[in-house]
Amino acid sequence: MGSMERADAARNRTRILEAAALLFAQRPPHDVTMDDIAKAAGVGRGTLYRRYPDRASIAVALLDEHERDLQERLLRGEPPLGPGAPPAERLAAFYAAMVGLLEGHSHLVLGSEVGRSRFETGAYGFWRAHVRALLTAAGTPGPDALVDVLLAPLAPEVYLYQRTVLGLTPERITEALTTLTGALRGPE
Amino acid sequence: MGSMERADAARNRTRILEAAALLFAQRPPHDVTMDDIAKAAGVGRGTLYRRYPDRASIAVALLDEHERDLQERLLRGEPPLGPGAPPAERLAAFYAAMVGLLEGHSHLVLGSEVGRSRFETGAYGFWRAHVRALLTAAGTPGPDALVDVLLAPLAPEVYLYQRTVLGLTPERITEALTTLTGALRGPE
DNA sequence: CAGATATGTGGACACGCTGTCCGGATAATA
DNA sequence: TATTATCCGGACAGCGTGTCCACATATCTG
Repeated sequence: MGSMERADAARNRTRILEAAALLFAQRPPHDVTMDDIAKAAGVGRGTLYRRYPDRASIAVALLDEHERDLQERLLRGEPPLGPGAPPAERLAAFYAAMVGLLEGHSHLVLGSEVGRSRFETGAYGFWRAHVRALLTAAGTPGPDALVDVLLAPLAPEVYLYQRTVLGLTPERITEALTTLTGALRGPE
Repeated sequence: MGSMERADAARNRTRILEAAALLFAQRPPHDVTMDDIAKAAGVGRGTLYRRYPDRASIAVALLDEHERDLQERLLRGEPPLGPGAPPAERLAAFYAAMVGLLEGHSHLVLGSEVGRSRFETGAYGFWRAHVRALLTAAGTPGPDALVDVLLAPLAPEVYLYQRTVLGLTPERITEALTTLTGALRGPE
């Protein structure tokens, strides 16, 4: 059984990931070509494509651990992020945590959406299920339409625009997002 | 002075616009190549590139009149869309109007963002200024961060996802957006 | 109504990126 | 050390983009 990874393959995988992380941090994802990553990692094109069929899968791999960490805290962590607090407070905590994640890795989130739609990623499904559960718990009417509305401001393009072009601080953005938790009460 | 457009040039321009409108309605914008448009319009590549340097500019040209119409109604139309109504009602009316525009032309809006960022388009600046003025009029604290948060759900990807994948009706989406107008009151 | 001129036209061209493929190299195993 | 399965990496073809220039044609002039 080939369940054991060969030593040189493992070495190359870490090289690829490190090189990609560096490149994604330097320029916008679309300007990073597969060739660039292969060159920077000191690896041939074929080797790169064997493991990662496109840029998005590399960004996803880089992003994976950070997202899993937050997902774990949402499911089983301390309140108000985890279970136990009122829905509105949990939503506010979720927003704050997502701002933290975007602050550190927005370029990766952006990179993970190259080519495919933001909504097709597994992570979006998780965030969606979480917020939808909060809406249901709060008794908000018509949660299905509201979920994506509440999630939309967390798109990496929006966050990067607010941070880079407008020069807003993460605190200000979190504050604005917190305003949305009022929507849990439903319209007047 | 050559301010007069030559007859054959005008004819070709309408041909290009008609062909492009048809193609954009049929398939996702990224799958429509400049070559496709040129072929469908019965025009050479050079002719196409002379007028429109990329797909986005064609979509913008197609979208222009619809956007101008809404912008005109926002500035000088009847309340609650135009001036005169309370900010929260004007925001709700704006949302409803944008849903109407997206319902008819979301593929064009999507096409107009190919390559460039959504925020770089002139239209976004207009929507942004309008909503910001409403927030200021309502005395909402920190309008600069909130504007883009309130505009984010109007991204064409979000709307198309809600309509196509989730199968939501325009009415349900408008309803969910209306919920956001509560944010004008600021956090509790 | 010709001739002159400016403008528009359309296809050929070079470039860059993508994704695949296969001969050679190398690690794992006996 | 010999064998074998796996991995590596560069070459290759296909596609889309954007540019360029010889030719065609509308518009202007005498």
